[in-house]
Amino acid sequence: MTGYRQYDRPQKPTRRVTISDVSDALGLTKSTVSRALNGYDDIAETTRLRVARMAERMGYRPMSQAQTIRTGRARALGLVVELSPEGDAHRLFLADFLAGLSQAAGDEGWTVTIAAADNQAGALDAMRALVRDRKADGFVLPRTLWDDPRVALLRREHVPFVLFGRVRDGADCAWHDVRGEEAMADAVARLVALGHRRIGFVNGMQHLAYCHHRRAGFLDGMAAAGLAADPALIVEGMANAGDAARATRALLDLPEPPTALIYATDTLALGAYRAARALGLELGRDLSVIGYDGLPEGTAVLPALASYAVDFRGVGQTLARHLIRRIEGDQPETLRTTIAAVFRDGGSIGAPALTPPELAARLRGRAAAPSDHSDET
Amino acid sequence: MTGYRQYDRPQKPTRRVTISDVSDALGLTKSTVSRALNGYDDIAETTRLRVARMAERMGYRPMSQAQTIRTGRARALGLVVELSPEGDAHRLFLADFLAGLSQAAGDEGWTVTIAAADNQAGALDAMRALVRDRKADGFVLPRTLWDDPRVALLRREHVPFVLFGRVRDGADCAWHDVRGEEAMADAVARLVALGHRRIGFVNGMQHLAYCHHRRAGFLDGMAAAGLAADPALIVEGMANAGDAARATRALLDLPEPPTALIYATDTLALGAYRAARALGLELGRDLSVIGYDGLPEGTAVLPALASYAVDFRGVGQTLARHLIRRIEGDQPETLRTTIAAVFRDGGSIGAPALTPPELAARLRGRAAAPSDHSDET
DNA sequence: TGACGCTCCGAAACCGGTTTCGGCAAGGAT
DNA sequence: ATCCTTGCCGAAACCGGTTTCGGAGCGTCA
Repeated sequence: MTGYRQYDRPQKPTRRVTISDVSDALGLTKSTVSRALNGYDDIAETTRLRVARMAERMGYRPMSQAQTIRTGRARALGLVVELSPEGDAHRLFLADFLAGLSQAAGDEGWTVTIAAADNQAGALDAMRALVRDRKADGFVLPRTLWDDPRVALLRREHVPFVLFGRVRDGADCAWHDVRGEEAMADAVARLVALGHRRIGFVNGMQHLAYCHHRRAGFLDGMAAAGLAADPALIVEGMANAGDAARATRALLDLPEPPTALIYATDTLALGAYRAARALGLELGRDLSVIGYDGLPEGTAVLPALASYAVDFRGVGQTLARHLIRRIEGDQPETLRTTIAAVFRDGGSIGAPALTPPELAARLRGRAAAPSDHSDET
Repeated sequence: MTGYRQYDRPQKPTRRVTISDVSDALGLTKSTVSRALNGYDDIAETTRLRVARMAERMGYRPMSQAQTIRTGRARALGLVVELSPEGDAHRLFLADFLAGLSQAAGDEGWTVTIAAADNQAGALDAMRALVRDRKADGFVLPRTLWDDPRVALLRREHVPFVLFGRVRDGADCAWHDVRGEEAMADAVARLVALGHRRIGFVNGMQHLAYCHHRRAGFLDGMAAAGLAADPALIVEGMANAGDAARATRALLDLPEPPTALIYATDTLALGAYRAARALGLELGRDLSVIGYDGLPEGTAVLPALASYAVDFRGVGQTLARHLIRRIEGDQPETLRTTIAAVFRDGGSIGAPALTPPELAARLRGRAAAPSDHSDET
């Protein structure tokens, strides 16, 4: 008679208004009401209006779970966050991104269900489980890889998805992305306008999709400025601030060091602060540094990091709307948008105080950096 | 005949195994199978085993939405993130926290549904909407306030919830928390052991629950060390790193400045780095600083920030399990646990190189700090 | 006037579960 | 041998929706 678990039911008092309540109030059957609300074309326009008004008046809201068991649709967007042990992957933008997602989804009566995975395989399993259990009708894919196995999986299983980023093979893909290439090119232009000629670029890990666009933007910017991009000044594959700090140091150790450095992300750019401090360089004078993402961390340092701010919340909103359209059958080609990052000025860039040879001489003068916390090699 | 929206159904090929499939395979009715799986006591033990085995073998997984419409339970934990315009609220720990939540929930077949709100009223509305629409059976409340209106609401509506933190009136509340008071007391002890006597405390915004415990821990630690806590060295109500930087500077401007400062959070402690840099102080020598939370940001600065690391992922896991138990009827008194934060050493603390008077003299010597980026007042 | 087609709605099955109720069979007490 | 429990399971209603099917009512045209 009784289950093995005791549930108390607090929801009794607030009985929901069901579709039958609406149909009874109108003297119609619930099937008619259902079809009226769902836009079937065998319902008279006057009836549709009557139903809509009464439903509104009575505060009727269909119970999505009941719809799901018949339609197979859960009205839920899936998001699988992959937390690598290194962490720091989604950490800095997830909150805003998620807020945008769930807000835009909620506005259309959809929800966001999330799952966590420790690695790539786990993420794929999690997605499979979510569609199998009807917990998600499609997926938002953040941190897209240039060749993304999630895309391969979802494409094969015919599960709708939308990318935050642009991958190598974008066939059948819907996406929304920030034009990082544009920002990088603009960064070059700004630095050139300040008088810099020897400009380096510190990129992220190459399997990430954005690295390709940002590198391309940097190269375009250099070409547009009539400057030759020295391959020695382009560093690839940096995973975190520590990597970037070491790379920065190596770049400054070159015979002809750069006077300005562009970083693919703010996290990497913050590594430059460590390197500059260890070497006794003043950012914005001895070395100009510019980042990308517009993280709050960049405004808490001195001098403030010049960067390109990304509206992660807005990105989340757009992606949610795209995915809903995609799930409802819109073609992916119609769901491909990009947006610009907005430049945020900071003291980390300025006119070069030294020429590359002067800079090199000054750095040689210091020899081994006499910092007593010298773990930033 | 046809809806106004064209849905293609990719899920056709993978037909789920239903409860009827299981009952047919066993020659039982689905009602018997249902009761067997749900532990009703009018099912023979042998039958229960047969059913369990067959369900397992056939890979049967009940469709949660179908259960929901009859039971009223969604097997879903609610999380409403409140993103104040100042931002930075959940931002730095949400990813790990959420990963822990959804992982522990997923292990028991539950999901996490999240919603976003811009302010407190919006958060309350969001929670009401989630229970009304059966999208959540209960809530995890992060960033608890000392007097939390969410608690009042949920208590009144008899909706289960669990706190990350301990509030003033904990009646009917289940919680899991990190013993911040213990960490603060330990911080005092460590600093005293290093030779510090004049120790200050920079606290967060007083409406946050944790501020009360951490302040109490600081005071306990001072008392345990036999030191009188100078009220002039205790600062309350800091919202961010900028606030903390200003507060730090003000503390150092005192006639008898502290040689060590304890911050209620790492975010605040990082403000000390700005102040120290502007004043030309070397952390770990001229001024010792210790934080709390163990954020990765603290290891990226020089010297590394000594802190107390919180396992946010673990906290999320425990909270998820607590909330599930609570929803299933366990009494709140049985669901109250705490865990220790673990000390993470860093170069930001050390034996005091100067006495308070010496420190004051040195700071007076600098007069107005000759930093050319002097926006850190 | 009758056959036909179209518009619009009701009746009922259905989705995948849960829960109530009733009854059969075995066992014990009288 | 009868009655009364007790253990155990089937039948059917139910949850809140969606979808199929059929047919009533009406206008049109031969």
